[in-house]
Amino acid sequence: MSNIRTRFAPSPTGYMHIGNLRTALYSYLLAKKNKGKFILRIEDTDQERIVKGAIDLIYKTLLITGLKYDEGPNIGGNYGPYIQSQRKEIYLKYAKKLVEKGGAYYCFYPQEKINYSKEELLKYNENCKKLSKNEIKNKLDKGNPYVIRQLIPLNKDIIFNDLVFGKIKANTNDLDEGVLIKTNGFPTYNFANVVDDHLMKISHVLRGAEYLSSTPKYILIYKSFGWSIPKHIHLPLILKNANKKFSKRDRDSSFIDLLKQGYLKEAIINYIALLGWNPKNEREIFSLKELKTYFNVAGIHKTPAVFDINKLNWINSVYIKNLDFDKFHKLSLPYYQKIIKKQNIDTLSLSKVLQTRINKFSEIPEKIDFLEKLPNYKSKLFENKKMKSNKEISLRILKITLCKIDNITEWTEENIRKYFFNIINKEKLKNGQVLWPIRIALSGKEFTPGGAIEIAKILGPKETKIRIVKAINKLKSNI
RNA sequence: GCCCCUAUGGUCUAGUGGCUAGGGCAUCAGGUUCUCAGCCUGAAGACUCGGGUUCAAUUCCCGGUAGGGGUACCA
Repeated sequence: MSNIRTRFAPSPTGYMHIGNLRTALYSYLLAKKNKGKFILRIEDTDQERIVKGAIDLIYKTLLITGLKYDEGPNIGGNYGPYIQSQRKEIYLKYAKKLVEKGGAYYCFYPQEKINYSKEELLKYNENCKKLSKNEIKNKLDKGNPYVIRQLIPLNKDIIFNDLVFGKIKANTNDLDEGVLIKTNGFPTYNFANVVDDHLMKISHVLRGAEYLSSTPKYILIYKSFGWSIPKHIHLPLILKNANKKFSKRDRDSSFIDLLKQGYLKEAIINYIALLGWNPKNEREIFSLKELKTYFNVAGIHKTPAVFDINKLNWINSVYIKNLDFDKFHKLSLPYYQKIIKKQNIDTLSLSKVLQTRINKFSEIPEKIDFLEKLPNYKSKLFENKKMKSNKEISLRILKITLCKIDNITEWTEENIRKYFFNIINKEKLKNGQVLWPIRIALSGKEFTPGGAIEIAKILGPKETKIRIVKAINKLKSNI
């Protein structure tokens, strides 16, 4: 297929949540897979709902994720996105054309908002339709406020084929004659999306399934204009809770927030790609580049998906493990700041220990808090049946360890290992009987990332000695 | 209320008119390791219900139920 053109058309009304992002991703992938064009269109026709900063969030998200749009109006030599509020006149022009073609009608209201009941409104609208051309012209000339409403024929079946949901049938009797142009001259989504998709030669419309039931109305508009109808691809919704009880709030996991929580953008993209699409094989890890070749519409399904943080964690951990060590270290560094201020630790060794142990970067501080400050642990921690460790052995081992620790001339992992294993061999003890008490002495915690050797290396000789001394005192006084 | 859509383990999903219904995450157990993580092995866990059609339905049809969406001068 050639000449594929897709668009991502968000409203700048708040956060860019993962449902939005996924629509952008799929639209991008479909275009790029076919060497087509991907377009960004900001749908800001409801000026009241615009949220400050929301547009920037959209740009930022697309920039970070690498979903680059291909064309748009010329802005100082560069192209920008299409922005509907800047195209206001275009929609009005086409709406008037639609009136001429019999697909819409003027309706004049005494004021902007009216409190009619639904029945009264319908009656009122029927009267609008009866207005003669002259009456309409007079009112328009007088500057009476008006809207343009869609004219919907009676009892006709509208059928279209959605590429995901299949054949969708609707009867026009169930369709409302919605407002196309508001009193303030702005179009509604219901009109602007049709005009723009046509003008921008969009071949495939990808959008959330919440538009499925209003699509027949759009089909009617295309037909009234005599325009060709793009292919429709409606995407299942993403829910965000386990027990399926759905609430609006559960829908807004924002991309930027996930980044802040320490998820990698590649992992987020990979995860949401899988949330509603599958490659028909058992592969789960895809880069954006790989998605471009493997993505296809046939793999999109229709059932809503629950956002599963566990799976994201897992995918993120896979990406973290696959990171070049240097990259991982660089990304981890900010999370060490608090500790670096108080302890002179070996951060490279720390990163080495952490890379296989975190799902996301924000887990780092709690995992390494013991480095900053030795917790106030109980000597009971030295007792461990499985390790065959008890307070007595621990005290003896720690004394021995402290005794000749200054013989380690160069504080390398290898030298520390040699030193500790020397003790193990000399004392004819199990590894754990020596290494367990040392690790406890150095960390004060039952579980730590890395073992005694790694932690000693990270802490450095001075702090290692201090902590062993503390442990010895603790054991002596049995607290 | 009316209209539309959907229904495979907790979750993401594959799949089929006849198979022990496959995989990932999560959970649990065992192994490895100085703890944890990792890695390896294993376990538990699903076709929404009722009626058809059929020799045979998780799969096809109808209905119920449940969930979701729409029903705005929001998108």
